[in-house]
Amino acid sequence: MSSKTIETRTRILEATVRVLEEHGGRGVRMGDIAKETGISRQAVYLHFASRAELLNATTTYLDEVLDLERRLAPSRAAKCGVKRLALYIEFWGNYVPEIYGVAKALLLAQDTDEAAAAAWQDRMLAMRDGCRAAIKALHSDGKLAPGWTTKRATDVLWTVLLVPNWESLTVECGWSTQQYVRWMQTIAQRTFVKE
Amino acid sequence: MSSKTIETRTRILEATVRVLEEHGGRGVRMGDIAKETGISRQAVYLHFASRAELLNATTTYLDEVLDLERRLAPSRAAKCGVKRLALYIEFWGNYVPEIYGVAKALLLAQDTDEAAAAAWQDRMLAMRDGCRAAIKALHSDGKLAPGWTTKRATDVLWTVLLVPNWESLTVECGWSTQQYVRWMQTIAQRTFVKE
DNA sequence: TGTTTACTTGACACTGTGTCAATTGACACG
DNA sequence: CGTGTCAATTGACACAGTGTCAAGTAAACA
Repeated sequence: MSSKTIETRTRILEATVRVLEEHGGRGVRMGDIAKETGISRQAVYLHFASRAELLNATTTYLDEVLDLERRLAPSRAAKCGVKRLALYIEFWGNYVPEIYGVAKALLLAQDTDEAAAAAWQDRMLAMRDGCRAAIKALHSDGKLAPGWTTKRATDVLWTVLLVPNWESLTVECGWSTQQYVRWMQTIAQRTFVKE
Repeated sequence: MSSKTIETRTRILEATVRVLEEHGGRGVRMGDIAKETGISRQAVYLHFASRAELLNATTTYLDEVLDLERRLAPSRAAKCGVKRLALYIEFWGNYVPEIYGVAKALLLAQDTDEAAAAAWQDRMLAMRDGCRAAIKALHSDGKLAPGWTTKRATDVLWTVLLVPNWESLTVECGWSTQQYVRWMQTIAQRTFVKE
C-alpha cells in the first residue's frame, strides 16, 4: 500500500468514527461517511470491500487509538480476585461510552450482515475472556459464592456487561458512567463474592 | 369488519406467529407471511398497514392466546415482596421463550422502523411496571437491600430481564429455561434482598 | 513523454417495503 | 336475474441503500 492509500484509509476511519459517534451509530450510510471524508462513495469501496469490513476495521482502529491494552493493564495486575472483578468492570464501563457509536452500528448491522455478526461475535468473545479471567481469579481466591461454577458465573457477568445493557441503563434510564460502574460493581460483588 | 375479514386477519396472525417462531424472528419478509397464510403479499396490506403494525398486532394476539393476565396472577397475589420478586421472574422466564420469535422480529425492526420501535418500547414499559411492583413490594416489606432506591433497583431488574439477556443466556450460553429462572432469581435475591 | 495510481462520475443490478390500478369471483339483495 | 359490494388477485412501480462496473480525469513518477 502506498502512503497516499494509507493516508486516505486513515481519513476514512477517522471520518467513520466521527460520524458514527455523532449519530449514535444509527442511520449512517456509506455515502455519509464518504461525504464526511471528502471523497466519493465509490472511493470508500476502493479501501474497504463492504460496510461490514469498514465497521470492523473501525473498531480495530479505535482500539488502537484508545489504547485498549493500556486500559486493560490495571485489572490484569490486580492482586486479588475481588479487586480484579471491580477493576475489570471499571475498565469496561469507561470504555463502552468511547466506542458506543461504532459498537451500535456494528450491532445494528448484525441482522442483515453475516460478516458484521461474526465480527461483533469475535469482539464479544474477547470481552468474555476478561470476564472469565476475573471470575477465575475470584474462584482461586476461594471467594466465588457457593452455587456458582466458573462457566455459569462467566455467562452471567458477560451477559450483564453486554453493550445493550449499558445502553439501557445510561441512554434509557439516564445513568452516568460513574453510576453504571459503581452499581455494576455492587451487583457483581453481591452476586459473585462469598459472604 | 365482516366475519370473513376477521377470519383472514386471524389466519394472518397465526401464520405470522408460526413462521416467526420457526425462523427465530430473523429474515422473515411480508411475502413469506403471505405465502404461509395462503394469500398474496398485497392482501396482507389490506389487513395491516405496515410490517410494524402486523408485528405489533401479533404480539397483542399472542398475549391473548397465551393468556398473559392469568400468568401474571401468581406474582401479583404473592404475600410478600421476596416471593413476588421470585414469582415475577418465574413468570417472565417462562413467558419469553413463547414470544421469542415475534419479540425478536420486533426487536430487529427497531432500527429501520420508527413505529416498531415505539411498539416495543411500550411493551417493555409495561414489563417495567411489573419490575417496579416487585421492587416496591420488597421495599414496603423493609427488605430492599441498603443503597438501592426504588428507581435504581427497578432500572437494574428491568434491564437484566430484557429479552437480549434471555437470548444471550439461553441461545448463546445454552441455558435451559429452568436454569434461567433459577439463576435470575438467585441474582435478584442476592442483589436486592436485605441480608 | 508515457504509464501508473487514486479517484471521479454515472449507470445499473438487487432486495424488500409499500402503493396503485385494473380485474376476478363470490355472495347478498331487490 | 341482474346489480352492487367486497375480499382478494395480478402486475407494475417508486423508493432506499448496498455493492458493481466502465469510462474518464488528474497528478505523480519514470
